[in-house]
Amino acid sequence: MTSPSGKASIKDVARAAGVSIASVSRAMNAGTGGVSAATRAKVEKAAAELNYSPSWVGQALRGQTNDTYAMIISSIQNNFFSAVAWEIERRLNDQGAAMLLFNSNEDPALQDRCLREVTSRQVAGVFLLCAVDSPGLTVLAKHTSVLFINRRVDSMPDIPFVGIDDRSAATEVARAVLREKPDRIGLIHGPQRSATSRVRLEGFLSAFAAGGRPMQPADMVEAELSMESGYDAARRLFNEGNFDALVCGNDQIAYGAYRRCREIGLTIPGDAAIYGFDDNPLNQWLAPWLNTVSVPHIRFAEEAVQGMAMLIDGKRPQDAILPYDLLLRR
Amino acid sequence: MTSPSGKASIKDVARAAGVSIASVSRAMNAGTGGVSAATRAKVEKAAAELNYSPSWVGQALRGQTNDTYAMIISSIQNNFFSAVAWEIERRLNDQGAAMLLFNSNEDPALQDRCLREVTSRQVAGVFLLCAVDSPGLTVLAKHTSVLFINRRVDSMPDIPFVGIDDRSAATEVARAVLREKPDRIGLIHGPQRSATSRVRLEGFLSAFAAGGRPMQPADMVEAELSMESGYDAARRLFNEGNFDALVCGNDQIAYGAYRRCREIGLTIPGDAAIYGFDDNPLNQWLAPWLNTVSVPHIRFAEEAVQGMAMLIDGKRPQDAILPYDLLLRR
DNA sequence: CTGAAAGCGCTTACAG
DNA sequence: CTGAAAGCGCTTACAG
Repeated sequence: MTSPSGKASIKDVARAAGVSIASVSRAMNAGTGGVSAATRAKVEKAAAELNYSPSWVGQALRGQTNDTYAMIISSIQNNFFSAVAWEIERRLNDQGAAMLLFNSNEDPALQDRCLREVTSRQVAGVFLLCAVDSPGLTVLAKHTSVLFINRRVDSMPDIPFVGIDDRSAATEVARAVLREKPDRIGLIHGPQRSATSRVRLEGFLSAFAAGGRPMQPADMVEAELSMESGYDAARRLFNEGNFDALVCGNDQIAYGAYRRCREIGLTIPGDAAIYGFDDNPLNQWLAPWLNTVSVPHIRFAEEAVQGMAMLIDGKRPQDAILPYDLLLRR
Repeated sequence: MTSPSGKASIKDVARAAGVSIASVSRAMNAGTGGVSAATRAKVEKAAAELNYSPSWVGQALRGQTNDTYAMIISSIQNNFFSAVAWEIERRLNDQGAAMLLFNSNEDPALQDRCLREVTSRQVAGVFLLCAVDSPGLTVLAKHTSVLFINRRVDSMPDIPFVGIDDRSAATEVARAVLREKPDRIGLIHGPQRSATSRVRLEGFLSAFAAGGRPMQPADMVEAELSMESGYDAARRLFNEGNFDALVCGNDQIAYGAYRRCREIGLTIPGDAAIYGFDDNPLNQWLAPWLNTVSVPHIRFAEEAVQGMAMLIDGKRPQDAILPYDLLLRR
């Protein structure tokens, strides 16, 4: 009955059960040393009455707990990212661990703030879903298990990576575009600060060139990985003329471009074909017209959780370059 | 140069700077007692060299830190929910606080696990975006600041709430439907375990009855708040006949119904009008055909953060029932 | 201004 | 099996 308002501590339980705090700890944990049945019963009764659960903070300080991971995601608004995050969280939960989720918003300063938060919380490992290069990241990687998902930071080749071969996927997209023999191809690529966007762009450009249709600078424009930015980019592009094939750096950009197409009266996919990247889980519901690259987000989660376990064990997992599928809708 | 691999502690900094740990603490914190310029300089130099940042765990155990909040969200896959979560996180970040995000997946057992996680981490307060009723919730509310967003738990009327008047909004939706004089109206409502879904259903039913078109049981079906479930529900509904107006419990359900409509060859909004609820941020990009209730998610975030601040201060904020907008697309 | 010390909640060698 | 004690990283009265 002690401290009816505040949260009960191990001391309260010990007092109520008439045993030492050491016995309470032993009874609560499978760990070192057993306790007699009588002690266990007393402790369990007291714990139940006081609604006691051990303080994670106390445990963490003691240095034993290592069951918390952090996920830094560039944008929670992107359903592809949030699907990966959720699949990872589910798996961690299943093994009794917890995940803290932070948004970096593609901003190095904000990412560093997240990382500081993460560091001070002594997490066991950090998943970075679309990292940006930032000073704090280099420091973090020195004393924490870190894993890149979907995007790596070029200056940190030692950090394990889970993703696809974006260059080859982009090449395949470009070839599929060429097979349709469009009159004019527009390209809205992602920000070149992102290694993934950069590699995708290389794939697009080289395949178009190889197919005898090198991209014209006037037909290309850069966008952030958002619907808003894709919309703006499409607006600029269509000011230059008409396009019947629009190749986009990811699905979010494609959604934005789609809206602009509608506004200027184009029917999709009748008047123009739009190509994205990721296969956002929304597509099957809301964007059946979108051609895209199906990135295996469930396998991303599996590989990431597995790779992290290896890292925690002190081993360096292989980079996982997973298979993708080209999804052409017609 | 101590412990080059592990994270530097306050002791390492004190040793490197040649001062006591108390002085390090004072130099790092604005709090009690200043330090001389000389001491501060030494500490800052040492801290920078060792890349020291105070351990949140140590601070939390000491009982001072209270800058962490938790958000329990029912599904990260719903863009409306994730938009609210992100707006709240941004605001907390701006005031130097952090937010931990957990998924309950509408599962009481999983929600309780999240809550246990939350409790043991000594968070300052918990935002519940679409809570379910669970034993742990009642306990948590006794010693932690808790706030409901978008959905309340009926058995806990004392917990502050941020939301809209769902009954009245549903009534307006139903009236708008009737104005179009559809041949046959189908209704796919949300799960009745959710107070919000229940109240919306009441609004729909009473307005239809008042308008002289009481709903027939065969024209109604219940769904979970997901696209998958909305799709299934629509399939069942269309097995019963044809509908040219489909009223859905939320936008996710509406997306699922939309897919089913496409599959059976219906043009939206030509052959049938679909009505949702929430105005998911995606709509403007991907679902311009959807009629819906625009729920002010930014204001949800503002009110929630403000209300939480009051709770922390020991005051009980008023429930915030915010204005909504009917969005009719034609 | 500064340092030694207490104490937050825990776990685990160490004695008994 | 059990308890007293040390110590994880911090902050803050308490002396000086």
